[in-house]
Amino acid sequence: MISLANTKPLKPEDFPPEIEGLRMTKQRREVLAVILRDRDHPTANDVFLRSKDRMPTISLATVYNCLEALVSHNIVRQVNLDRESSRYCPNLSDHCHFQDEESGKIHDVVFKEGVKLEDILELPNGTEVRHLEISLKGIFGNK
Amino acid sequence: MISLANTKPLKPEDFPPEIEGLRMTKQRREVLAVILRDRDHPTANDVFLRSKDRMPTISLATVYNCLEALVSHNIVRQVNLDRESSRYCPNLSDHCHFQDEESGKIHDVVFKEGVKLEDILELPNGTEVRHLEISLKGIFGNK
DNA sequence: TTACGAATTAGAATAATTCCAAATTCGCTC
DNA sequence: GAGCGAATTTGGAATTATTCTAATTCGTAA
Repeated sequence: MISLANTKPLKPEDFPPEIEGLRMTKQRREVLAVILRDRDHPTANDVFLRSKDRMPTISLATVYNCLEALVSHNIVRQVNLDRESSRYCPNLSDHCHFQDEESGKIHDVVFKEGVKLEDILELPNGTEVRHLEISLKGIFGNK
Repeated sequence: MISLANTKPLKPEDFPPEIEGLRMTKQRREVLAVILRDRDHPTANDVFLRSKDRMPTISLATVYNCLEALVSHNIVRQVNLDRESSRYCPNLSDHCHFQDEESGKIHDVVFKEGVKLEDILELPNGTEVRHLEISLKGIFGNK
C-alpha cells in the first residue's frame, strides 16, 4: 500500500491518474487534496465547504461519494468519535485518536514501540481482529 | 460506585428508590431491568420494544430520557460502534467491545491483568484520559 | 464523433436522536 | 387526603448526518 500520509501535494493536479486502483476524478482529487492539506480531521461537511473554494460546483453528495471511495480503497481513514459526524484522516499508519475536551481538537496518538494487541487484550483462541478503533477523550498534555 | 453488573433483579420493583443519586421512576426501573436482563447490548429501540411488554404505554422519548439519565449517572454504559445506533451495556468494569462480523453479536473483552494505558500509548506529559473506548471487529474465536 | 459506462449532481428520503409543549406524576406540606 | 411546585413522561415535530434516486455530464475508446 502506498502512503500519501507524508506527501504534500499543493495541487490536486499532482495526483496520479489512479491511486490504489481508484481512478482519480477531478472531484476525488480535490477532496483528497483538502484532506491532505489540512490535517485536522475534517467532517464531510468541512471537506465540502473547503472544496467549494476551488471547485464551486461540487456537491455535498459528491463529497460523500468521494470520501466513501477513498475510504474503501484505503486512501483515507474514517474516524468515528461518539455520535458525532464522521471525520477523515490521511494518516494510514496504526494510531488512535484523542479528542481534547477543552479545544475540541483531535490528536493522533501512536502505540508504544512493540505493543501488540494480543499482549493487552484477553481474546479467545481463533479470534481474528480485522478492525480496531481506539478513541480517547480528556485533556491532551503539552501539545 | 455500586455495581449492578452482577445482580439479577427479576422485577423492576426490586430496585431501591434511588441509585447513584438518581431517583428511580417506574420507567427508569423498567429500562434498567431490560438492560440487566438481556445483556446483549440493545439499542434504544430494542429497549423500547422490550419495555413495552411490561409497560405498553412507555414512549420512545422516555426510553431515550431514561437511558440518558442512567448513562449520566454511571449506571449503564453507552457503547458506540461505527455509525450504528448507540447500544447500552450494564457492565461498568473496564472493558471493550468486539463485534463479530458473522453473527453481528457484540462481546465484552477485558484487558489482560496489569495492563495500563500509559504502557501502551505514546501520550504527552500532562495528558489526562477521561474516557477511553476501544472497539474491535472481526471474527470472534471459540465461544 | 459517437456511444457507453461511470461519476456527478440536486433534491428527496431515511434513520437516529433531540426538542418541545402539554399532560401527568411525584414528593411534600398542611 | 388536598394542594402545590418541580420533575418526569408523552406524542409529535424538528433536526442532523447520511443515503438514495433519477437525470445529467464526463471520459475514454472505438
